[in-house]
Amino acid sequence: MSSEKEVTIYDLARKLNISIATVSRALKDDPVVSKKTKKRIADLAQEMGYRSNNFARNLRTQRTNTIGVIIPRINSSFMSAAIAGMENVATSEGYNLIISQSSESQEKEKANAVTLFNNRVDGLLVSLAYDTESIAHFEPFIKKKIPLVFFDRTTDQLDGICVQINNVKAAYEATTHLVSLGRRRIVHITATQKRNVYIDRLQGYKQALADQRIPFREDHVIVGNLSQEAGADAATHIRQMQPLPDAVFVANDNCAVGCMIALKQMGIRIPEDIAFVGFNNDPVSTVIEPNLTTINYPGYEMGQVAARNLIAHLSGSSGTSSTNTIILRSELVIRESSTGGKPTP
Amino acid sequence: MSSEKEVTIYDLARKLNISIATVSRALKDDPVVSKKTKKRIADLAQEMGYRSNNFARNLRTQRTNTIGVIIPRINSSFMSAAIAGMENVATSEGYNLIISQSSESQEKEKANAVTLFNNRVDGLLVSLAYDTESIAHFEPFIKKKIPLVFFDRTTDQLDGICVQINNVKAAYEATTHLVSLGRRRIVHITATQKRNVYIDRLQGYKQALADQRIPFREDHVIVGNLSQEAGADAATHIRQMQPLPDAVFVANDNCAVGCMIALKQMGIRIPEDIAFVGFNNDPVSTVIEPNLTTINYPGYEMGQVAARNLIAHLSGSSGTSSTNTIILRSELVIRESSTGGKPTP
DNA sequence: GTGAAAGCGCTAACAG
DNA sequence: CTGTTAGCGCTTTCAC
Repeated sequence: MSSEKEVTIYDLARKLNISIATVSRALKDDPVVSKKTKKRIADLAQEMGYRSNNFARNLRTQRTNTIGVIIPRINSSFMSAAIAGMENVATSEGYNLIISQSSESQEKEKANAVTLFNNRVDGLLVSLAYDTESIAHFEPFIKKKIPLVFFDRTTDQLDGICVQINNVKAAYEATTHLVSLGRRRIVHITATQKRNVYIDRLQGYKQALADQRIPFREDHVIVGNLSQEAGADAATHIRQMQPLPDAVFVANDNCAVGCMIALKQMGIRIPEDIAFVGFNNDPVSTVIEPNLTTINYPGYEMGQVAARNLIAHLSGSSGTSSTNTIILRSELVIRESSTGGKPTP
Repeated sequence: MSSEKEVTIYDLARKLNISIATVSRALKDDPVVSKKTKKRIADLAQEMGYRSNNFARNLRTQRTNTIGVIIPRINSSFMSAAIAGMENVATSEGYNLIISQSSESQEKEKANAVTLFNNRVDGLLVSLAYDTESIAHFEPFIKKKIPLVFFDRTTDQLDGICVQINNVKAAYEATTHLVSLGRRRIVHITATQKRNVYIDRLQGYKQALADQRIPFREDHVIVGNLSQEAGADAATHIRQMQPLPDAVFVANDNCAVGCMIALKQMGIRIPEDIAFVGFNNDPVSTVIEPNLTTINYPGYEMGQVAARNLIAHLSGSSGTSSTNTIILRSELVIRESSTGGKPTP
């Protein structure tokens, strides 16, 4: 069995009676090596099953060709798409991805950051956890000039690229849509105001109300963790409001679904009594009845853009350093949860 | 800014006037080094911001402390849970995970295998793609004695550990459940018979029918890719069957949901006209109306078990080499899609 | 065009 | 308990 020992450039060099330097150069397609020699080396490498040793190379070059990814959870269709997008560009550029989940916890996010730092990733792609407040755990990367790209759940507390949508505008459209259907008592369910996305969505909601001359009411904002259970809890809360709200704008689809299910069980009709708009265009939005009106935005593309920008910084000559933000488009997808019926006065 | 140069064990040794060997040992908590020296070294390392260089270590030890993961898709709650389980044990054992998606394609799976092989992962955790037939792309790992653990979608064509549930039994229970409710014309929707899980589920279905003296009908088996769309297609197919089937057992929840939605649109009542049982206990099963009866099995635990076994092989003294299979329990979760009404004769 | 040689930072004999 | 030393496989000057 010849497959026991790894073959190295020394083996190739010996067999061909040339120096390892030439082999090394040939393998990197260095133009200084003659075409003929290159061919001979490539052929032999192929034949002997040579594979380059990344550690040795990394040790020399001080780079890993690895990109770290920290995301809250992997089991959303949005994140899955985003990761597929990252993988797509990373692979084609010769980078590997190390993916880790923060499970929406700042502590886990911190631990992941340390691990990735120690693994010397060349760059980092991050979508922040719900409860992350301090972003001090990213300081070491900044100090070492390891580029950081935030996507979706971003921050402006740090020097780094951000890839996101215009959440203010999206929320503004969602809310305006509800108003245009005659709704006036619109509840907003969101998460704690630590993440840009929730801050912005609330702002868009407020602004839409203001523009429609509907007074903003603090008690129409319900804050939770946006889980399906949180949606159910919110339903109980909504049920007790006097008068009953006639619409709900939720900052994510899952929570919207939890809330809709609970309300339906209480005998409240959707959208006749209460219209719904969610956020994310998760597949579940077309399973719930009535189908959920929501905001769609491109996960795959966001992943691609984030990765592409990171890699550009990696290979690029230092490049643009100051914070710049890339905005992708989003759109309102109208379904029956908002338009399926006329409101009861 | 002192953060430019990496500090190495040489720096520590020099400052402390001891040898690098001692530093190296102390850093690994080798019992042979005195407590006092260890403390001094640890303190200085901390102070100087020392971090170990994995490449150098890997280059020496020929190990990466990295485990490769190849899965069909990351965006199912089952996979997300499984990965969380793997991360849990991997992290606590000092291993990193490199996760890659095959997107249910053999080609992508192959490419991923090559990449991970070249990255010299210490071991591999795999759940096979739908259409993978040849598993030749795992040969290099076998040859190099890199341990392989298959989970959920496993294979017996290769020497490796398998972690899975008893799919025959689970399908048997699902089918028997439908029969016990008075159903006789039970359709089974599944994927191509390349993966153990689908082969086994079909077998369990057949066996249950046989035990209940219900003749098996080839035309009651619908093969597709188990996507939501495939479910909708199957619905059209089912609609045309004479007489109309009175139950459907689907090999996954997503497809079941697609089928249910389509049938409902055709005016078929669930479960009165057709009862449904799915597989996986995906969150969507409690969103669809009526809620879907399904098979639940522990993703998180499966991930843990798979990772734990892989790591045992890694650290263990060669260990058990022959194929062994670990079976986790699963259970039928009964909901309204099967029991919600009496069948119309 | 090609070769010689010096490390990259760490581990693991082996020798005290 | 601690130190010396020889590499792990590769890249990269600097020569020729």
